[in-house]
Amino acid sequence: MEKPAKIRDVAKAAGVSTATVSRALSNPELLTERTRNAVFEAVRKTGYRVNQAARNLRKQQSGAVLVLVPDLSNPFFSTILSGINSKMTASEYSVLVADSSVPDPDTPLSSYFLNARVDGMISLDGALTQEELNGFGTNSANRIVFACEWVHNAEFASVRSDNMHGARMAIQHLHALGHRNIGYVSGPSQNVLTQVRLRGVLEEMASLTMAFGLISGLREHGIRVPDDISVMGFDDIELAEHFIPALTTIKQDRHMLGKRAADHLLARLSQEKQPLAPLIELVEVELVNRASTRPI
Amino acid sequence: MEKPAKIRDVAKAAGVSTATVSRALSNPELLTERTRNAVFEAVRKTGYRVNQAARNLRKQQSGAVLVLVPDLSNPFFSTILSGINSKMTASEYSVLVADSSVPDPDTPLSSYFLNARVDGMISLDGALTQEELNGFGTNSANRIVFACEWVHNAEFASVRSDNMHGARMAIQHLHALGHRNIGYVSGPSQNVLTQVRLRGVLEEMASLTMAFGLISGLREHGIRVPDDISVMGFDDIELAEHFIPALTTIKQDRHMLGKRAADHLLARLSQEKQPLAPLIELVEVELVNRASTRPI
DNA sequence: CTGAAAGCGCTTACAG
DNA sequence: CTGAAAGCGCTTACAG
Repeated sequence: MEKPAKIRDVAKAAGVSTATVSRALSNPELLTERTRNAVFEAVRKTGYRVNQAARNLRKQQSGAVLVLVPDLSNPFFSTILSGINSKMTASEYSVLVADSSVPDPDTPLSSYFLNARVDGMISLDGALTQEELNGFGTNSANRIVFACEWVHNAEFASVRSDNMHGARMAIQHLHALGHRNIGYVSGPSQNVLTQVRLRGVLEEMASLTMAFGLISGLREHGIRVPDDISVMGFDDIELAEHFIPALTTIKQDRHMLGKRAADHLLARLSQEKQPLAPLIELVEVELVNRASTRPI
Repeated sequence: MEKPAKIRDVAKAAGVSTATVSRALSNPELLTERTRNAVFEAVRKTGYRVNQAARNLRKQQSGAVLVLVPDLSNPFFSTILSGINSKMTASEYSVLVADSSVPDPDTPLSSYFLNARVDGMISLDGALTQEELNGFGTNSANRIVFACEWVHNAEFASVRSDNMHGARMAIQHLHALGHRNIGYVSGPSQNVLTQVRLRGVLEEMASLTMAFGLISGLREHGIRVPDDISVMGFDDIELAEHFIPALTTIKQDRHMLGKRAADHLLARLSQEKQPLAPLIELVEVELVNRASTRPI
């Protein structure tokens, strides 16, 4: 049950100063090979591990980023989180999560920044109020990136699916099958009310569930899919292919949404001197043809 | 673009020492009402927020817990994560996530502890090796709790579903419907090989997917569910009820698994002097009767 | 190339 | 009840 070694223990063991130990770890090229090796040997012997809390305090950083997820239990969002995490794992940042659906009056979101717990944030939640956004302070545009959802305030970077292209592909697909009467069952548009509805839809497992629900509903009324009517969804959650009939969908690459958002945040955190231009990146979508659509 | 206020700024504004400010924030009952109010007023005036990194360093803690998830994009696990998060939000701990499926040779899991980045861990991953477990150090039994999965090493607390009871309920249900020929399609058992398989199954969306796949397969061979055969699943992922036919399942309360695991970890972190007895908590499961089973 | 010293922003014995 | 002082474990100008 020994106390963990600190930098002073290593310095003593190597016969150098703590400054030299610190340099061996962070800027080894500054030292002679001889000194460097002596430090490494001492590190090995003492089992020294740097204390991140101390390093962070001294460097005035937190070494963590926050990912704000509207609902952690919803695979639609957690797949994006997964993409974010895969990029962050390879960086020096830890990933901290918060769930907008879990109210916490004691710790408003901004406290993560104000209390120096995170250096930046990726938000999958586009329903942040202007007041909340103001709470992040003046430099927030360099520290916050939106993924999938976004806020209308244009100063924040965001990564989104190419929804427009997806919609076009869907229509073209149905048109090519000979369909001329095409309905669109949806909620989202541009105003705030429907934004809230969009939110609800996503929380109910994205629009695919609407397709599932639609098919079930049609079925109960004796209308068969795809014999009597073709149905397709937007989003390709994992079970779309197991559904009967397997659902034709426009597939969003949610993992990629997360990865690209992480890339942007990392880039911004590493060069936060001059404000970066706002940015909207579109991620390609894809049509996956299955059994729920067929020629007329 | 002002510098954020530090405790010294508040002390100056209130005409007291930094010690008094600190006490006003952490142990207000130690101060006279007059002093306390003066500090609160100064806090308000300066917009002071405590710097968590500094506090943590001084208190020799990290203020964060790690949740190790086998696959973040899998809703089976992220629902447990959601339960954990809901409890942690109300605590003083932040939730940090790691994904076992994202390899990171540079930062082994133990580095989260050894580098003082977390105070404890909840692992949803039962496939940790003994070597990895050793890396957490001698006090790890008080700092690690398993949820859903677990390791055979008995020194760690774990929270699990009552799988035995679930299996019994399933058999009783089918039996009561008149079924006498009952098959069991599964992987998991107690040895290491099948543990690995279990892992794979979970990553493929838990055993429910097996039920879905089974039904699809039966269907392709002209066998109808439930007309010719009844099928039921274990786990109740969100789409079980949207599947056609809606699937009868033994439902695991994954959210509860997470919440209980969080409770245990918080309890252990708050009293880590004497080693706690290891513990296995079983969480109740429930039979959800839907359309995929029917009387013979 | 290396070291002595200051300091990141807090908390907590210790003393009064 | 309150303050002066030490110290958590690092990093980084500064000086040589």
